[in-house]
Amino acid sequence: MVKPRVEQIADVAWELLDTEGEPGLSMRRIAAALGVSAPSLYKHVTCRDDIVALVQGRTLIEGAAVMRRALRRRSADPGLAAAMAYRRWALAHPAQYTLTYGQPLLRHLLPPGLEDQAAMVVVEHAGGDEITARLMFATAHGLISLELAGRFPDDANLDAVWRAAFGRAAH
Amino acid sequence: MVKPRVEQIADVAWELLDTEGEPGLSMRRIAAALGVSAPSLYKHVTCRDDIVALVQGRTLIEGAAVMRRALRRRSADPGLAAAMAYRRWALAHPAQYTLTYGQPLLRHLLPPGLEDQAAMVVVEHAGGDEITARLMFATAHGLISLELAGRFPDDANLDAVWRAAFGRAAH
DNA sequence: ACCTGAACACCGTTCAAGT
DNA sequence: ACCTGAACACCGTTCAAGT
Repeated sequence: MVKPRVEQIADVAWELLDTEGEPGLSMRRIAAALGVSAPSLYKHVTCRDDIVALVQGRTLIEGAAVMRRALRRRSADPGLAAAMAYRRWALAHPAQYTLTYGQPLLRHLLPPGLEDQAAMVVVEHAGGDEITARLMFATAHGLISLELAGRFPDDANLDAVWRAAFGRAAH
Repeated sequence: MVKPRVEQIADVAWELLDTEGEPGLSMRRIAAALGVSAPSLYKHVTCRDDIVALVQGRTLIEGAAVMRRALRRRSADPGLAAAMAYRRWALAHPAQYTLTYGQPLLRHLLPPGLEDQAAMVVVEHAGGDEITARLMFATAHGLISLELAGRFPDDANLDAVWRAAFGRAAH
């Protein structure tokens, strides 16, 4: 009833990103956290990118789930609520977010269909309009990545920016 | 009449990013391109971050200049023209763009006022409305970084998305 | 003032060898 | 089937030594 090693590796990788940030995702550190030597990881994973892809997959799935849950809560302004929930979740996992959106997706290492499935939430909420969906996705991503990079002044009213972008009144 | 070494370093760094991408920005490669050993760079620069900051500074200034030039051309839709010119320029220098916007700005190593001066173009074009300026900036950044990361399907009509975001009709 | 080679602590990855 | 230590080619950076 023990988890397969690949899943243990993914778990440890996710935790190391939470605690140590991006440098935590090294073969040697993951191995050390598992009480094993670095080369032995290669029995369960063909290279470091496999591990990056595992993290990217989890990030895509969790992010979509966060939005879906927020939409289901049916608040006064569900779109804004979903955007805000997604923002809060991304800020809580900066290293994972950056690893997933700040560099190319390792598509060939991802379970097929996973990317489309994660994108579905946004497209559905945009009523099937792909242009609107892509614009909403890009706007949220831009705001999050700039906030993560500390790119806005400390006194910037980012809530107001998010409301302007995603609030009911914005359309 | 030779350039100071720091400027030579910045020039070489910029070129290496154009030709080799992000891995090109290594102390050893910059040194080799200058025909010198890596340790000797430390006579002109205190650490690698100094070089990153030099590139970030150039990126901020050039990006702002690109927008300003496009706005001055006074086309039918100057806002859209400026956004498109900025997009085209960013896609032509992906490594520099990522180095400047994909990670924290090294503010303490940047000439004071440079960041604000570069941001001014957008704020001016937004008529001084900071919320709108930040939203436009984030939207453009989000679209560019997702496009650079190959995140949109090949058949995505990105021009239409940019028009929806920045076209005259969008307001 | 400017440069050098050797060295240190890190990477990802390979490989022969052990159980 | 799974793990090991040693090694290789890379990093950024330090330092004693040379001109």
